[in-house]
Amino acid sequence: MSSDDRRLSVLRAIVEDYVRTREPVGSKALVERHQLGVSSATIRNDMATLEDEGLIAQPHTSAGRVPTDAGYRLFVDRLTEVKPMSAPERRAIAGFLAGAVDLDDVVDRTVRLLASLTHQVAVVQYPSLTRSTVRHVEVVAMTAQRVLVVLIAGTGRVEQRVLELDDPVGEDVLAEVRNRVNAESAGRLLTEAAARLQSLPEQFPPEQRDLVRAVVRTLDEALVEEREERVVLAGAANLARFGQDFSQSIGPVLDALEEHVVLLRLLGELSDDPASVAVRIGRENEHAGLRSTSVVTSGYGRGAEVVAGLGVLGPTRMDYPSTMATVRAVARYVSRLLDG
Amino acid sequence: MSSDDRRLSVLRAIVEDYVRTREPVGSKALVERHQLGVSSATIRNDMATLEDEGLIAQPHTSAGRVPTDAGYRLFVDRLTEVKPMSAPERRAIAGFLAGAVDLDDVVDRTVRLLASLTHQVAVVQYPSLTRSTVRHVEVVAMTAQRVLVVLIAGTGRVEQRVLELDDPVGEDVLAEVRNRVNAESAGRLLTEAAARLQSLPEQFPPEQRDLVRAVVRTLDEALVEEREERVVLAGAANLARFGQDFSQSIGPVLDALEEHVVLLRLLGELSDDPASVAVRIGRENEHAGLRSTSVVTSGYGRGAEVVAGLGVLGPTRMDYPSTMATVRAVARYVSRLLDG
DNA sequence: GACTGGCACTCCGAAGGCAGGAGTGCCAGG
DNA sequence: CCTGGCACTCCTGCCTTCGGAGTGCCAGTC
Repeated sequence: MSSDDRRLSVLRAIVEDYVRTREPVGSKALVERHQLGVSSATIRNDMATLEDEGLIAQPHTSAGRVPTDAGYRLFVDRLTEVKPMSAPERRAIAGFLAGAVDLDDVVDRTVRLLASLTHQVAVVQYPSLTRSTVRHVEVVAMTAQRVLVVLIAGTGRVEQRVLELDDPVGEDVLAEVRNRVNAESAGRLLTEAAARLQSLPEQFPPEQRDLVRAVVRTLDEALVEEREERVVLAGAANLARFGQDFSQSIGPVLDALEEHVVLLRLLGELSDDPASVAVRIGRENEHAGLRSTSVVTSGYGRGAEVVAGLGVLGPTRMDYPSTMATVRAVARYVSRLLDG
Repeated sequence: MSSDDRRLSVLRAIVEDYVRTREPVGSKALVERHQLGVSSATIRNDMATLEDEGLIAQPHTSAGRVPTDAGYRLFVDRLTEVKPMSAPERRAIAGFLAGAVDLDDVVDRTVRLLASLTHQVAVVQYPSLTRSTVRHVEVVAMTAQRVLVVLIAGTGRVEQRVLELDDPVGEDVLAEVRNRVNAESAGRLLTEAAARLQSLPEQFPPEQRDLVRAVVRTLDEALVEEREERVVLAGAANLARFGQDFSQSIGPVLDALEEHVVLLRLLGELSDDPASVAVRIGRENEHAGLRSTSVVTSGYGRGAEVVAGLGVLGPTRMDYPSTMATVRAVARYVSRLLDG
């Protein structure tokens, strides 16, 4: 083992011990708990180097060392492989999710599951409309001047709008509109469908164009403009448990959690590979309120296509390997569920 | 002023000072800040009596006094009248709510408004389905064996379910079902509609009864069984600000907030008078996690009919008069909005 | 009988001092 | 390059002290 390698082992040991004990870890305790094969004096030298490299820091002179954000980053990138979950764990996840009856229930169960498995704050995004397909569009008259437009997405999510018309409209016209809209959009990506629908009004006789335009505009709204990406979260109380870990109060964190836009951005910046797990550590988060938290996220979806994200949020001092394993496993099972 | 009256004034002064300063208040400080017209020794005697009556308590010997739950209760019941809001305040509320574009937006804006006006945790319940009416039911085929059932409530809220059938069904049959279902339910209270629908299947030829039963069962689910009363909340970060006020950690409170069932029960126990504001103080709350919080709620609805509740939750040490005024004012404006 | 001034007493909380321990950096030697 | 040893720093916990705020009670006054 070269001395470089040993230094990395020391970093790993510091991270592991600090995560477990929440206390700055010193050279002596380190050699006692890990088989490093060298004396504490040597470790001290290594620690000095690690500190020069900005990977660890001491809260004050003559205290033990604590990993910095950069230290955690290196740990996550190079010192840990995602450990597979045990068979009983997998079965528990699969079993719990399998009981879900509809999309809302899937999301709800997923977020609770994540929170209870990781003991942290869990965030799950509803399958995004923009990246999924149109399964069906329904256009029905409720009264002569009031039309219900329903969009059913490939993910099972349903959006509906009520449309008030200036003039009454007949059922036959409506049926024609319904058929043409479906012909143009069913099975296509939402964005694609929206584009194709733009030219639809021209294909109708002038006196019907107002109606068609209104329907298209409503669908557009539902699809594109107000894409209304919903997120749900659970386990906020876990923040209180880990309260001391945050450099300041948990107030800013709670604030950030309430800003769903912030959460969506966190979940939005995902790679297209559903199997990969992304980690953002401390200052790496743009949002000021989250600069003492880490966020572990993964995409999920149908097959290889990512339609939404999920993840957990906790103190930078978190058990990254097992958190990452859990997030990955849950994302995988949810994807499987959506495929079925 | 009788000595009884003075004792109540003393209680009022203690509550007011304690709410403002967050510190136990002593006899000397009391005579300095309020015009009680007697000496501190007299106040001490009054305080001893109030303590015997269980209205105030001292954290330890030789400390000032703090109101008990019973003390707050008496204060709320007898020592405070709801102060009217100033004209600019009213205008701010009305203006902010008036910008809402749909029901979701109304609820969203309301909860944020409540949180920011009171600096506490705000809770708003979606207009409850059970107490409102059916505006329209839509039954449409998506494919031959997949039917979409949509329920539109009088409040504008929409619930939908997708129904998988064993056998294909024709559009004509579906139209008949749709008409009959609407004839039985449109304009009626949800519970009433649910009751009337029970006998519907028998009115159809035997080969169609399975379909009708399935539709009715689905509607039933949407209406009664899974009445899915939604609540939203905002301002959880305010808990952190007032962290020291809670006897223990804020963890249990956050836990309770996540249990929407608990929140719904809080909002559910309202009088039928939309103008009244209910206050539950400390131990008066059933839920263990909320025993050091107070909850101020009011119903809102269309006209005199209460369809849902809203309110705020904070430490027992809260400014009851202004919180109650705010809750009442917001409830009133939301009701007005729903009426329009 | 109600109120008041005075007084002794209690108790918390801040401030200071002290000892112990954990940890570090550095140095000289293997 | 590693190691043992040593001096030094600084936090932490503990104890003590001290002041202040507040109380309860009592005797005196209106």
